[in-house]
Amino acid sequence: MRHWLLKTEPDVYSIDDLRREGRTDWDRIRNHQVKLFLRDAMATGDRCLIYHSNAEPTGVVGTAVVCGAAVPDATQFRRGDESFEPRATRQVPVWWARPVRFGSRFDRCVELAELRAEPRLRGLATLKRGNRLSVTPVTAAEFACIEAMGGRVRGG
DNA sequence: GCCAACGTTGGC
DNA sequence: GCCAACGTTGGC
Repeated sequence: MRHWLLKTEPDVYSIDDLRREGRTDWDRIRNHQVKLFLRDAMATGDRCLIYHSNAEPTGVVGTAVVCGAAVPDATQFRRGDESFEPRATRQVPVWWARPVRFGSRFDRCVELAELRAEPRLRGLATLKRGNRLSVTPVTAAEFACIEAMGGRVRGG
């Protein structure tokens, strides 16, 4: 099983939105490296940290679980939508999405400054200078560390 | 709102 | 294929 960190802007889609809806397609990804993570590298059952970016505060606020196979990102076919992709066809989609379900909401936000201050998270991809990927792999140890910092040793 | 970092676009 | 211009991300 792999582990991931998914960034989202809470003004657009928050951990509370995911908790309310139960599941969602993680879509509107318009970066090819992230597309490959979503489409090819993720597997059902993989656990994900949910990170709120462009927020107050920024940090990890909970978890989700990959709950199905990759699907064509439906937003690429919506003419007029900001995520519309004119190069895409139903036969040959350009962008892909992944269904995820709500996992847990942390008791508190594990803030960016805490992540940076934790020696065990020195290798965390999302902390590296210049990183802009909205989906990054994390190790099982990093996942467990952050989950414990959030006050949830186990999901749920 | 600022700006560093990086990806994408498009002229050549 | 190069690279300048432009757009986006995301912390601050």
